[in-house]
Order: sequence, then C-alpha cells, then structure tokens
Amino acid sequence: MAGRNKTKADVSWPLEERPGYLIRRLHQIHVALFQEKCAAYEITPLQYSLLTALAKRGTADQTALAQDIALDRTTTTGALKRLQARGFVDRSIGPHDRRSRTCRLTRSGAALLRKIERPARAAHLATIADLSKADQKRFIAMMQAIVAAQGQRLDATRSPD
Amino acid sequence: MAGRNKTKADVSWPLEERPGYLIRRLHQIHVALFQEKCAAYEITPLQYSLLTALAKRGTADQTALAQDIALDRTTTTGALKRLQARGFVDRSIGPHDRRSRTCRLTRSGAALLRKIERPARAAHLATIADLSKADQKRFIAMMQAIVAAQGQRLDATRSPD
DNA sequence: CCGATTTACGAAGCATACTTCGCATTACAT
DNA sequence: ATGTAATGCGAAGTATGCTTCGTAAATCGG
Repeated sequence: MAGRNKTKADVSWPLEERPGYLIRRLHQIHVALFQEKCAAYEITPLQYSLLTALAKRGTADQTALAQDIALDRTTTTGALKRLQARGFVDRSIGPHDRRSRTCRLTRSGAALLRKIERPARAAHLATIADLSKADQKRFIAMMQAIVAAQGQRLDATRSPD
Repeated sequence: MAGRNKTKADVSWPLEERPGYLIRRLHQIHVALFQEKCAAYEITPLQYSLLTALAKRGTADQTALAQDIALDRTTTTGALKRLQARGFVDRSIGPHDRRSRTCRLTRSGAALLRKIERPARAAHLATIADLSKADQKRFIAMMQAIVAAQGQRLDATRSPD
C-alpha cells in the first residue's frame, strides 16, 4: 500500500543518518574528550592547535596562523589574546609592519605545549578508539580526502569577493 | 643519525593527521555547505535539526528536544527562541507543568521545513560527495559507531552530578 | 612623491555550545 | 500536609566561529 504513514516525519531521513549531524556529534565528542584529558591544563582543542602551529612556525603573524589552522582571522585573534592573557603567547607589534602582530610562544607556552602533548594525543586517539585499527586509518584517510577536496573550494569562494 | 632536526616541531604529529582537527574541518565544511544551499531560507544546520525533531514529535518540551538532537538545554532554548522570533515555532507554557515550555511547529514553520528539505539534504550529501558511494556508506557507519559508543559515555558522565 | 589599492587588525554583532547558579514548580516520602 | 527531591527553565559567563564594517599602515602605479 502506497502512502502509508504519511502523517509527519517521512519528510526527512533520520538525524542519525545525516552526515552533518553525525559530524557535529563527533566534534562534540572530541571536544569533550579533549577537555577531559587536558583538564589539568585548562586548554581547548583550538588553543592546542594554535600552540602547535606557533611552535612549528617559531614566529608568525596572526593571519598566517589563522591560515595554518584553517580558521577565520578574528576567531584566531580572540584565542591568541586569551593565550596571551595567560602568559603562553607573546603578541608584539611587527617590526617591519606596524599593522601586524608578531606572535611567538613564551617559555611558559613552550613548557605547556610539552606537558600537554601526551594527554592531547590521547584525546585525539580516544575519539576514534571505537573503530578497529584498520578502520581508524580508513576513517582518517576519508576525512583527509574530504578536507582536501572541499577545503580548496571554501578558500576559493572567499577570495574573489 | 639519531636526533636529527630536533629544533621545533617533532613535538606533535601534523594537524592534518589529528582526528579532532579533521573533524573540526569537516564540521566547518558542512556548515558552510548548508548555509550555501539553504541561503534563501536563512536557516542553520542546528535550526534544521530542531525543526525536524519538532516535526517528528509534534509537540515537545525543550528538554526532550535537546535530548533528541543531543544538545545542551540552554543552547537549545536559544535556538528555539530565535525560531520563535521568526514565527516558525510556538513556545507556550506547558498545560500540565507550568515550568515547562511546550513547543510545536507553526504553520509557517511546517511550510519552511517542507521547502528546505531538498537543499538541506543536498548539503548533507555534498559534504561527503568526494568519497565513493561505497566509502560514503562506510564513513557514515563509522561515524555512527563512534557516536553510539561515545555518546553513551558522555551522557553517563553528565548524569550522576 | 602621492594618491589609490591592498593588507593586517580591531570592533561589533549573531549563532552555536557548554558550565554553573538560581528560581519556581512539581512530585514524593513520611 | 509538609519538608525534601527532582525537574524545567532562565540568566550569566566563557569560548568558538563567522560576517561586515572601519582604521591604519604598507605598497604600488604614475
């Protein structure tokens, strides 16, 4: 019989099958795991990304850091300010360009990064720990494939203005 | 030669290989795709989740909706208020319990949900469109596996207080 | 050298997303 | 019935995450 049960919700397929919804849950789960494992240091996933990006650069202006971690500029600035307020990051006026802020890890920031390395890694691993080892590799590869393909497109739409 | 190149960044493995980072990028990509496809209706992924959850329930208090979409209560309330302000949702005092807010779709909200169905679905599909059809199914299954396993744990930690 | 464009930020505003706290109301046990 | 628990919200505070607009400084063409 066609048209059975047409009252309400056959309009959309279930939440739990929608990629976007599942991605939000994953993000939520990872953030929670990260906060849990790194509770002693009161650091967020974003701040950790920033610290590692900064460590890799040594010195960088805010725009470069924002691009490194694929985040918009103002959000990056906000996070850097918070890290600066806690003494982990130095944000001084650029020597060559007075508009810019040259950021670098402080001694304290570098120490924090070293200490947080293990729990942070544990959080990242715990996020996908429910998959088999083989699936974990596949899962990461698939995410990388999507990001590689779509990330381009996102940047592209932003440029022409 | 051991210990080569120990200057800076062998502290952590690259951002692009960390599950949490990739998940954030995926979330970012999905939200952008959703906003793009549904631009005409000015609706966000979260609001869409809420509308569908509400359609399925018919009537529900805010706590039930928050649980349906796996979101914390105050954030849910905020989104519902915004939907109410735009006339898509009705939030009236509960008839049996005056503390509660009984929500339901307005006629306008139900109409919006019908119109937005196609572009929203397109956004969800576009998010994983770069994977092969077979990988798409695997990818969704893996996300579901993680959410099923970890989602439990998250709720559990929250309950005892 | 100087005006126009570009660039790096900052400020403001909206929408998630979560925590803690407090209030009002209901439900429950004695 | 009455004091206590549990419950449904709301308010406030912090952190992301994005957009748009404005400002100041650098750059570049002429």
